[in-house]
Amino acid sequence: MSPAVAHNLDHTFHALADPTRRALIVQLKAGGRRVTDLADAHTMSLNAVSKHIKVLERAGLVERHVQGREHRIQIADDPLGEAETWLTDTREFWETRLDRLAHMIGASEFAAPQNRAVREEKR
Amino acid sequence: MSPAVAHNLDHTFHALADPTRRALIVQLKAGGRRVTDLADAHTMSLNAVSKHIKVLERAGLVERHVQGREHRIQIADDPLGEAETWLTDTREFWETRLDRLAHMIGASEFAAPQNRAVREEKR
DNA sequence: TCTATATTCAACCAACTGGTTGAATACTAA
DNA sequence: TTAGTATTCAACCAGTTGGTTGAATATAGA
Repeated sequence: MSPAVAHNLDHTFHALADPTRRALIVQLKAGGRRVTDLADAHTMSLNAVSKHIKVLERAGLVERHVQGREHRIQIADDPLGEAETWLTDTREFWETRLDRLAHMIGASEFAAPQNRAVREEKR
Repeated sequence: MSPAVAHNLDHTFHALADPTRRALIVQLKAGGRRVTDLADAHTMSLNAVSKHIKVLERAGLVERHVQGREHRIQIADDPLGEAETWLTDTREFWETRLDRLAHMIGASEFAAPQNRAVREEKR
C-alpha cells in the first residue's frame, strides 16, 4: 500500500473515532448543511465544530462548497477515491466485521447521547 | 445507541486509525502469535507493541490467552459482539463506503511502509 | 536453586487532540 | 458606508497518545 493510502486510512479511521464527527455525518446524510446549521445541533462552540469538519474534510469524507460567505458541507461524492484499486487478500475476513460496523454506524441513535439530549432541549 | 456502544465505536475506530495496529491485525490473520513474535516485525520496543495490543484488546478486536509466561494474541472470535443488534437506517449508505474500506484493509501492502522495510532487513 | 525468558507496570516525554476565547476576514444587505 | 452574519485563524489549555527506559513479576528450564 502506498504511504499516501496508509495515510488516508489513518485519517479515515481517526475521523470516524469521534462521536461528534459521526453525528455530523449523520446530520449530513439528510443533505448539505452550512457550518452554522451543523453547529446548532451541538453544545460546543461553532469553532469546535468547524475544526471537526476540517478533520472530516482531511479524511475525504465530506466536501465543502463555498458560496459567498456560506460554506456548504456535504458528504463526499467518492469518499475513498483511488483507494478502491488495492488488493483484497484479507477482504472476506474483514467484510464480516465491517458489515457489522455498518449496522452500528447506521443506527438511529448513532449520535453521542449528550448531543441528542441537547437537540431535544432546543426544540 | 447506548453510551456503551458509542464508546465501543470510539475504541474500534481509534484502534484501526494507527498503521502499527493495522499491521498487527494483518500479522494475526495468519494465526495467534505471542507478544514477542508480533514485536519482532516492528522497529519499536516490545513495550510499545504491548501497548498497541492493549488498545486492540480494549476495542475487542483481539483476544489474549495466557499460557504460562506466554500471552497468545489472536483475532477476536466476535469482535463487535452485542453491537450487531442496532438499527440500520443508514446502512446502505455506509455499506458502499465500508465495502471500499474492506478492500483497502485487505490490501497485502496494508502494513505501514517503514515496518515492511524493517521486516525485509531482518530476514 | 539459579538464570534466562515473557510480559507488564510505572514514570517520563514530545506531539497531538479536542475544547475554549478573541480577533481577523469576507460577504450580505440596509 | 455601515452593521450584521458566516467562517476561519491564532493562541492557549488540559488531557491523551505513542513512544522511550528501567524495574517488577511470573514462568520455564538447567
